[in-house]
Amino acid sequence: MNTVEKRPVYLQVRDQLADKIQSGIWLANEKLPAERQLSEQFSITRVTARQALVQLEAEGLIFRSNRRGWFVTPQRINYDPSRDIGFVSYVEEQGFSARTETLSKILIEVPDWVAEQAGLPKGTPVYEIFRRRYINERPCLIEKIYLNPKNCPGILQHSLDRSLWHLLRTEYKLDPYERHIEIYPQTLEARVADALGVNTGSTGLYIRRLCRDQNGEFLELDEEFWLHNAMKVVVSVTSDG
Amino acid sequence: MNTVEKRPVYLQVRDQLADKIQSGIWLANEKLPAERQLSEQFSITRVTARQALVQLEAEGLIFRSNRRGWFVTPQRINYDPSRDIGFVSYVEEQGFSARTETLSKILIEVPDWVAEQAGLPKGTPVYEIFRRRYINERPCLIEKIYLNPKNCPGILQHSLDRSLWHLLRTEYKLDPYERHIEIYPQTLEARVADALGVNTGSTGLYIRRLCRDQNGEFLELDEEFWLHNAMKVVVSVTSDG
DNA sequence: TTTAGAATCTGGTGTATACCAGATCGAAAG
DNA sequence: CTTTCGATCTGGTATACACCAGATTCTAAA
Repeated sequence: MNTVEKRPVYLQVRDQLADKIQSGIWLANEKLPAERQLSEQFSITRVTARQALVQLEAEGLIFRSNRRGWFVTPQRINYDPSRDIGFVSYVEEQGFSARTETLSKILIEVPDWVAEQAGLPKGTPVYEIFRRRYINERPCLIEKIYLNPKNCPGILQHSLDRSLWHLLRTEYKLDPYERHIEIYPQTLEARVADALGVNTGSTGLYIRRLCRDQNGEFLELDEEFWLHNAMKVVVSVTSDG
Repeated sequence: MNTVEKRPVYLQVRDQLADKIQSGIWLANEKLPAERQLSEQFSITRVTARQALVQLEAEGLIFRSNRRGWFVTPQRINYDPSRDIGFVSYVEEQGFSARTETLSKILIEVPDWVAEQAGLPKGTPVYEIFRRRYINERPCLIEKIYLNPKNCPGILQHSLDRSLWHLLRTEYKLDPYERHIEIYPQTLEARVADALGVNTGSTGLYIRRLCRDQNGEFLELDEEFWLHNAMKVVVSVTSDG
């Protein structure tokens, strides 16, 4: 590589790779050349090539699939956590395909931290649901859902691979009134990372949503662990006095 | 280091360092031992020590200050982008000190992408304001603000080191009705990273807020570039029909 | 006492090399 | 045609070393 430039070599490599992506020479989901090939092409070490790749990963331009290689990240989808109507249709409106897979659904005693958030007595039974959601067949988020059985008894009997809130509205006449949302970047813990097929410790976006009805009663607590490059949070807030 | 464990060495080191932080042995803003010291203590290479440090950085537990060392990240503050009343007082309520610094304020022709977002004709004049905000004297975010001069003529004459919206409300009788908010993780570009004293390409959280009045007229467009570990977005949304 | 400059400490970048383990793919066996 | 298993490709982890440049600190000169 050119060593006359002051810009570090790994960033020069980054630039050239980024260019191939942004100019459309490499398309979404396309596989990049192997690290060893890149290091040869650019006359650098594999270590340096990796530095460039990790940089591009942090920027969200590429992602890795465990020991399979590096791939071009597809476009971010928009996501509005304040709306709970049809994730699938919402995504499809944006020209992508979407799919939900239920990983587990059980009745448990409420975890302490959930009890505290929801204002439930310790040890209350709650439904716990794990789901994985795909966009264009790429697993993009893991969802943990806690529901108050008092409001939706027997909901675990239903298929939960479709819109949960559609079910809650039509079958149980539930309607969220207030939503408390928290969002922050955080690395993905081992189990979540595994379930998404990425490396433990890779960065993600954490979203928590707490829904209550008009009486302030707890309806749902939802935790989402997103790939950091898969989406963009979009919220509209009107007035508020 | 122990090589009997299957867990990679750099993660074992990570665990031990994380433990010192979480158990409170190392306090917020405290400096960690130098990389060369750590590598000696743990009998590993400096490269491996760095792997552990970078991991902890990604998790938000530590941060680096350019060539000065690694430090323990202080607690995240809560931040509600849907409210525009007193960032400083909002932060102080949480027990931290806060400060705003105006980096520049000028009148320019509206950038094309801003015009598109705001629904302004190309070439319209707008105010552009750059600010840097500190929490406990640590620079945590850079803010770019675009204002419609039609609504707040001469605002650049005022000091902008205090609440902008307090000024807009009291002096110009402006009141935001609708806010369109976008949030996503992204690496910090060079200028922003420099202004925050971190490395170019380190991860950040991007927040864009577009405010309109009741007539749907453009009031303000605000872009914020946050350190990814400095805060937690907290929004409450009530009803929405 | 103050200040300019050198020595030193710290992270930033880069080379060269090695071995491991999961993923993949093709060839041989059923 | 399907299955099995080994060869091979790919990234993951780790060592050892070297030099650079900004930040800090110490020292000696003004």
